[in-house]
Amino acid sequence: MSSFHDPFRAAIRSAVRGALDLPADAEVQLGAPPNPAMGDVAVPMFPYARTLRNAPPRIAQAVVAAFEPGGGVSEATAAGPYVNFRLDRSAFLAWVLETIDARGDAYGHVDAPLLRDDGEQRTVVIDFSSPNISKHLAYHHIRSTMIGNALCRIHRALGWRAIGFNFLGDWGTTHGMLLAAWTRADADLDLDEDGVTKLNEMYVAFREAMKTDPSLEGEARAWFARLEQGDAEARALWERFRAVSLAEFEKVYARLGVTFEAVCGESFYEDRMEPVIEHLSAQGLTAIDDGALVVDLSEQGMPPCLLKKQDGATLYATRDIASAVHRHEEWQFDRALYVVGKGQTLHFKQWFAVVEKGGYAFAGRMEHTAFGQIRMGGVKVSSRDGAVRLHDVLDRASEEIGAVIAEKNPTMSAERRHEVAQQVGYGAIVFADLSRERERDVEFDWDRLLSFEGDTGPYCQYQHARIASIVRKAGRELGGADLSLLTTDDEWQVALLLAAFPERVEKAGKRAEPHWVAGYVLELCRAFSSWYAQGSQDPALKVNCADDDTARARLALAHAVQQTLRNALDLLGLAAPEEM
RNA sequence: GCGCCGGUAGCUCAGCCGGAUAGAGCAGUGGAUUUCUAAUCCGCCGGUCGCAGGUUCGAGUCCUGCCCGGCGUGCCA
Repeated sequence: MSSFHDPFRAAIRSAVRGALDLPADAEVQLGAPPNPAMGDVAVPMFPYARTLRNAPPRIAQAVVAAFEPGGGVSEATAAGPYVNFRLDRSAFLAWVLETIDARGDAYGHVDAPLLRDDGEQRTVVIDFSSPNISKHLAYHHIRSTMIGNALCRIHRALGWRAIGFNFLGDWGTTHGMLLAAWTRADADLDLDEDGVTKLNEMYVAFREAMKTDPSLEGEARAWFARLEQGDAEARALWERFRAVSLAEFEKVYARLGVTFEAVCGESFYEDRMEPVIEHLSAQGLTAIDDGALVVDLSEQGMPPCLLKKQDGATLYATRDIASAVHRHEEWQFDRALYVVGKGQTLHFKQWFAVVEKGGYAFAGRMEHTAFGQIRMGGVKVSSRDGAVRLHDVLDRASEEIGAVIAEKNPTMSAERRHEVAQQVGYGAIVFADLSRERERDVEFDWDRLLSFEGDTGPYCQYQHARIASIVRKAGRELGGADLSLLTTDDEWQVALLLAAFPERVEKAGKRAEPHWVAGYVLELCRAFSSWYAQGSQDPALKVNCADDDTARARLALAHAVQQTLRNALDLLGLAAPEEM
């Protein structure tokens, strides 16, 4: 069920069905002709050749012969096996611009919440970002963080209730190491200032020391055991580390406009795993193998899923299942996305399979929204070795863009410049990440991150600022324009693209691919920019041209582009500055 | 070994579950500006879509085999 009704495309579909005597629900493929001069919407006739026992070019002729203009469709021409339809431009323009104007910030969004059969709003729980405490958010965290953030926004636009879930790594022996390191070091470190850096340095030094002093490992394990047993000292320290880390994360999230509905650590599940194990064991799904508690998955062609180690300690699969149970109890999700690196694909397949075998109500609703890794010099980046801090990347991007603004727009106040530099600098970083297909690995490259020309976030934001400037300078009231004055092909291409937005959002949501929206933004910006540039050749082609009526019509179109651009950028988590 | 992901222009990538002549950006090159913000636009150059078969009216897209790269492959997450 499409969330967005396009009466023009509907008219084309019914024209084809009528001409060929097809059932009312017969599928009619719509596409774009290779060349805009051929028409606006193309329909291939191949699919009907078999049932109609006729050659596609002849079928095309038949459709054209039966076609009568109407419903906003003005013309049908046969081009070999295709029928190309042309739309009534002013009718279409009126419809697109009115729709965008009426929907405003909600253009591209569905107009009503998406409901389940029981009347409740459809809910998606999106697990993203999910860093480990006592370490900085590093550049590579941007992937999960911004893909997840965009998916939350896209789902909301599509009528879902979206729960952003930040699943913190706050448990396990590494945290025992930190406790041990802390108690060995001078314990008067001030964690209020750059505490995460200090914690991380302690951790790294401790690991280094462990190499020469094996007794330290036992010490760390002992500390973790104390933590597990609820020892007051261990607990208090751990909570302090956690709070310091969270405060630090929050600063980065605030810069990027990222929010969560739930922040929950692995520690939260300590007493929620045993019920899961009992549930699975009661159904005879578990077995002891080599001293470990496992669920056999040989039928699924996978290695067994480990629930408990030989020493009885639980594993992350156990935690993930317990957390899924919790998430379902809490929000009754219809879909659950896990925006986690593709290196964990097998892990997700395994515990999804266990959930299925265990007969949980939410089986089959989880998806591993996998993404490729960030590499430096061809090598995978991990937070253990000298990863680049996300803070630093954001700082550098906004500094560099600030210099560009100072150069290109010298009249902007320093204060305003600072603000815009943040928006555009972050835009560069985030867009560089979201414009790629999720599963691709990406090479960390300063030059590419800091380029502001071509297919970049700043390019898109610039187009938006440009339109804002045009609208400001026009000094005209919007509305009531005579849209039949929009006659150029450039204007028409822009209008066609504007109408395509809701469909792109829908696809991006379905496939959990934000880069579909990013690609759309680029397309729209290029189309607008081509149109706009005509004004450099001929003043009569400017938006704010001498003829008042034409200017009003163009202004209406430009304004619709601005609105659509802003909405699309918002879905990606990018700001749309009015000037830059 | 097995599994998953990737291989498209010199480089970085799109290609909307099989549709017409495979598209962008960067780099190179030639143009456009007393700017409705040139962070732009237009032209040119550049592709045996890893290789070989197969399915189909039609394959970058689906199937099989192979090659290259990455990741994963029971007690880390």
